[in-house]
Amino acid sequence: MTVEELLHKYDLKNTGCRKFILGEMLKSDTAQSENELKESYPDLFDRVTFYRTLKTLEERGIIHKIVLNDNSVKYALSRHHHEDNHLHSHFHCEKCDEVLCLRGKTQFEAELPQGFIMNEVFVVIEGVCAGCGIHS
Amino acid sequence: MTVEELLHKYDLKNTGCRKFILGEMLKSDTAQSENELKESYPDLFDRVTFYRTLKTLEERGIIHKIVLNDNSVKYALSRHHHEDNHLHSHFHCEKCDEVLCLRGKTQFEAELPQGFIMNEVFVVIEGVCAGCGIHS
DNA sequence: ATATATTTGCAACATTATTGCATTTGAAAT
DNA sequence: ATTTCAAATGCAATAATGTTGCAAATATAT
Repeated sequence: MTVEELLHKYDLKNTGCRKFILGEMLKSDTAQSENELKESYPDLFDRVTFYRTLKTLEERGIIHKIVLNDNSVKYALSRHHHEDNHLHSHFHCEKCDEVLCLRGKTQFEAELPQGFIMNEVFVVIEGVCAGCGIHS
Repeated sequence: MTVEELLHKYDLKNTGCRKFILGEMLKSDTAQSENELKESYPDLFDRVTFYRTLKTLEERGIIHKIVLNDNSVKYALSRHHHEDNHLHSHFHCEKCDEVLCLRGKTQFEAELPQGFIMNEVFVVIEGVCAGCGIHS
């Protein structure tokens, strides 16, 4: 699916910043931070526009935000509209800083206190990825 | 154990900011943000001192940091020096914003790609706590 | 009581994120 | 093609959060 089709499907206008962000995300199979997304064209769009666009895309569920334990934030396409399991798992490599989505590959169970309701679960696994493990 | 004993045990000087932060944490059974900790005495210590103190206490393992999905940060005492299982689970109430430590009450399994090494797992469950569920 | 490494406060700065408002633009209707 | 208008963008200002360097104050070992 092209970026234009994707935006049309979600009833969003086909604007420059949206096309750029989604284009960059489609090119990568890992999650990217604001600065990583901007790398090739740092000043193509105003920072405010970038924030607002990320927020819009997130609200529509086209992308999702991953907050890591060091407070840094990355974004990735949500490629899973069918299986809506409320469990969001990501792997964060401590060496190269890459973040990988792990959906479908993790299982989680919790015994909550009486009366507590669980809506969503966010999991971040910190570790070392295969590439960094070899080269160390 | 008193705050003074705790600090001595960890080979840290018995200073004002440390005593204050640990004192506030001992009073509460939920995790607290910088602003929540400071609530009763907002200007008792400089902000920089507060940050540095939190960092020191965290490095020594006396407290731990919880980063929520909205980028906010809370801190809580690490009351679990014996069971060192690398799984850090917390519940975050969407209504009252309280954060509860859930250690020992959660189970997690992940099937990582070949060659990946898992070091630590951070879990944040978003939901509604018992108190907020009743009063809604 | 003294010595000294550590802690603290202050000033400055960096990064990340938000708000209001005027201008521009996508795309629907004519 | 042109018009229209809500939506998107850029700019300026501001807020919140976190860091660094350095001088002054202080905890504690001697």
